[in-house]
Amino acid sequence: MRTDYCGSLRTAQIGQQVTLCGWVDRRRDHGGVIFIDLRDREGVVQVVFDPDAGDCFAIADRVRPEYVLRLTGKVRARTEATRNANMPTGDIEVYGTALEILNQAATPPFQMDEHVAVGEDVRLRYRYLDLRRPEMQANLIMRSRISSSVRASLEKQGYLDLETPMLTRATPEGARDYLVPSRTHAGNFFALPQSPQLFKQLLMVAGFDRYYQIARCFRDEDLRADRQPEFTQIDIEASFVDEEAIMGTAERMIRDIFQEVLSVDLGQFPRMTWAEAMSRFGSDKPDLRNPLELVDVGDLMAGVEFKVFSGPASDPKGRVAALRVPGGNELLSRKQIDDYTSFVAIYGAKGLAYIKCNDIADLQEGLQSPIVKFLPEPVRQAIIERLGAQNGDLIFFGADKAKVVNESLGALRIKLGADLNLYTRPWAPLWVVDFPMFEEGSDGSLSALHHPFTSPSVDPASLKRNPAAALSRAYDMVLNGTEVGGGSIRIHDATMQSAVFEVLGIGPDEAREKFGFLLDALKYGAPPHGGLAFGLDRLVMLMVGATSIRDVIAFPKTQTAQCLMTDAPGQADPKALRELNIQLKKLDKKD
RNA sequence: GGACCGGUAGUUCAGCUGGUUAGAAUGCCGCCCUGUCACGGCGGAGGUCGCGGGUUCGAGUCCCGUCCGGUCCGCCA
Repeated sequence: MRTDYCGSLRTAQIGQQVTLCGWVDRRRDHGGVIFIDLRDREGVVQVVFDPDAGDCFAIADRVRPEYVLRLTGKVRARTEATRNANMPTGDIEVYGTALEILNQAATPPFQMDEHVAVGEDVRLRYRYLDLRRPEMQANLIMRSRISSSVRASLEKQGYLDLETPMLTRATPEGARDYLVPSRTHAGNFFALPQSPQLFKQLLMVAGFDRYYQIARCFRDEDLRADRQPEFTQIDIEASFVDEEAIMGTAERMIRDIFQEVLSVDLGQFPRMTWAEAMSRFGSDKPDLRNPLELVDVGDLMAGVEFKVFSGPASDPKGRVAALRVPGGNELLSRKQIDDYTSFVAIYGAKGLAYIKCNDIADLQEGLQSPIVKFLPEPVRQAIIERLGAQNGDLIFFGADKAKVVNESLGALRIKLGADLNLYTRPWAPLWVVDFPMFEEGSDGSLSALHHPFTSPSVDPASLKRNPAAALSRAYDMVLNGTEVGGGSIRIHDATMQSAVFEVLGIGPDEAREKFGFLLDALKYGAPPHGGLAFGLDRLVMLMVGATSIRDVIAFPKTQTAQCLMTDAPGQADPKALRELNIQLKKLDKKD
């Protein structure tokens, strides 16, 4: 006996005998006939039982929503008499000849059809029911196809799937670790991996020159729509390669996946330096679907009386930039501009200056703005020319520390793109390259922008001489404004590694304590190597058009990192705690 | 750690400046119709208005606290 999927009936032959298993989507009675809509992961099919069907008609009469059934029947076409002319759906139906109730079901806590939106907390509490919905089925089926496509693409290129430990050592760098107490070593803890980074480098030393893994990673940081405490990385590393090789492999893989899964040709990915991305888009992960760009006007503002502009314009760490919204005069009301002003305040902007270009030929009266009176006419003219402003355009300005201007105008650009639906194309991939090696903290200290094993693109001596100017051999893949992947060529040389640690203020003792095993391994003939990692969840999210990675993860956590279904995390058994040599003590906030 | 939005039948929501018995849709139960397909008709059951405190003659509504869900900032090498 063969069992078909509902969806496969789209290509079924009329008269074919089929056996189907699934859930009851809906049951109706009419004209002495019982209709059962049976649902499985492939779709829904309507099965008809009439009294001539004998015993199974009596069984069908007991069928209720969400019962689990196995039924056998014959595929038949619908005729004029058996279909409602107003209902275009369903060219075929199955005439049921046998029916078995495999299990009964309680009334579900929410409706699983597509007509009623259900709150996410209810969905998460009954996730196993939520996942039965066609949309969630489609998302997870897509996820599986993407994983499969990843494996096929990488294995075709000679990559080996190797596993790395989940119970490993805490690395004090980076995100907060999830810790696991050790029973056999009282007071000591394993950490769950934040990524297989160090292990994959060790695999390179070990001679597995092409490695990949679809690896679960853990970071105990606050959640977002695109951040879960456990997430999945497509982790890749290779030896004897340079940036071009790794980026080529990764780009080929992503293009393969899009072609196979979505039949989309992404084309060759453009490249942009980090400096250009920050300058034009205020972001190291620009969404190139959005045509708006930031334009520097600091040189024009340096001499003006308006201190809000002239201050940052003459500050080496400041920036004055403009964002032109074509047709913005009509598109944006005064209230919306006020809303955008509070929006940029989230990112630390103290205000949001703007100019409405009513008549650009009239520099006296044609520019409507609270700030234009502070700007001499030649400056007004220069702004209009540099931005290419037309009548009807609206120009926003940001002036502050470069970091604040980039973050606030960058975020405003994204918001305007979404609010005004400015997107010019469905997919916009790119590589961002030439990242700075270090970033400066508020206290002036340097930290690694990527991680301390990333290779700088200068020699150790020049690195130490001017670390702030050094670029790294890192690269990020950005898709529609989301960083989907990132990586670098690593340091394989002990001198360079010491130089980087020195710049970071990590002394030899501290380095040994934290990464001794890696430093040891690098001594024993580490090949030049590099790689990258993709966020699988984010990639799937983009490909299915979801707005949260929770919609592409079967059993995700809530924003407080809880599981509403299992009620995890829960209390530990006192006996288990004793075996772990752990005693709980409630701490005051001041402790 | 912080800002904002939300929490009212099983579910999705309405409930105005505080006022008498908290509504609708859907789901559920019963009866009817009987080739339906978001079927239709009639009837019924279903509520600690998240929780605690306060103001008031009176609180779903106002105030304070707290918990939960979400979006974001910080955080996420």
